[in-house]
Amino acid sequence: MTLYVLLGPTAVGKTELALRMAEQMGSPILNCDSRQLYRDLHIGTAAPTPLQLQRVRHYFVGTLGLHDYYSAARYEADALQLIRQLSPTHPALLLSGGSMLYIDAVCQGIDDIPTIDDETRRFLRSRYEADGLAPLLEELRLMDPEYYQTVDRHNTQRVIHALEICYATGRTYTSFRTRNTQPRPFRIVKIGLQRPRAELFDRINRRVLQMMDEGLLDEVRSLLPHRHENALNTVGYKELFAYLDGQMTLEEAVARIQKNTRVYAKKQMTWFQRDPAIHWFHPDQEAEIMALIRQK
RNA sequence: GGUGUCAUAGCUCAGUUGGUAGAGCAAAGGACUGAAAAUCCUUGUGUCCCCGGUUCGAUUCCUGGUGACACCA
Repeated sequence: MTLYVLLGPTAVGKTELALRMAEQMGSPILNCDSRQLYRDLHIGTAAPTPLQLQRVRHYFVGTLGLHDYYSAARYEADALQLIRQLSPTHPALLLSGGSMLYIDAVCQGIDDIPTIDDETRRFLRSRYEADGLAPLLEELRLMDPEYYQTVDRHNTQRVIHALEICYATGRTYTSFRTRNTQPRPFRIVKIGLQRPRAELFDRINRRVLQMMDEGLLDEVRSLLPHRHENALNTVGYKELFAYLDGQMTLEEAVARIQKNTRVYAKKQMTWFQRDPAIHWFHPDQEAEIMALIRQK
């Protein structure tokens, strides 16, 4: 079995090409987009439309509620289980999406680090809110000096997470971080989509305007009661919450969504550039891509 | 046509009592292992509109020009 991974920055044109590849391969689409996983985020995540969902069977689209806990490690487990289940009847499967960490989790594996219980989580969260990061950093220095040396000490999320591990397990965070690549019982072929930056940014800017036309503001308004869920800490949603709070005009909010989407795309490209295994194509090179998946 | 104000980074502007300049936004580069569309780090030399003058030295002061805006005809 070969797992084809279609990846690339947001708005590059993955969704449409994935449909045609899947049809050609006789594969369902295993979505690999950390936000399209959520049932209630449609317009703002450019999730596949009902029509597109009819064309090809999709997995991992709209499977989560906004309150559900999820992570790259869970995605790895879910995706591997599904691949195991489908591979006897499918010589090729298609995974498509732009969530870098999720892709790597499936292709290379992610270290087996325990999930933190709510109590520990709340404990450290409240300490951070009360006293700031400095005392927590000092504790990390004592509890996991090795990680303390390498961690970005301005990055609150990382510092707190490492401490959570120390508290919850009585072991250092470092001891869980083997960073080994896991062997997979299938071949992996990564296909990256790329466009010249001006072209990509133009598509992003236009897609955001199109989302507004499609009713993104109403979608966001309907999600207001859940605004503090992590799932809604997402480009397209957080900016419109700020608008609804009166913190900026609608025009400013839209411009910010465009900008933050561009920044996100750049972040994705930076990440993907490091991976020498990716075969890069312009989305218009469909014939070449189809030839590649036929030949392998 | 006259008078006045303005002209500085891609944009909006600040500033230099004369010693060639800095904010916000935009933009660029990077990190990344259970929140990842998250979180975090780094990056500002530009004919200071143009020609002259004064001066050791002008983006800054002065004459003239050009352009924008406002008011008056």
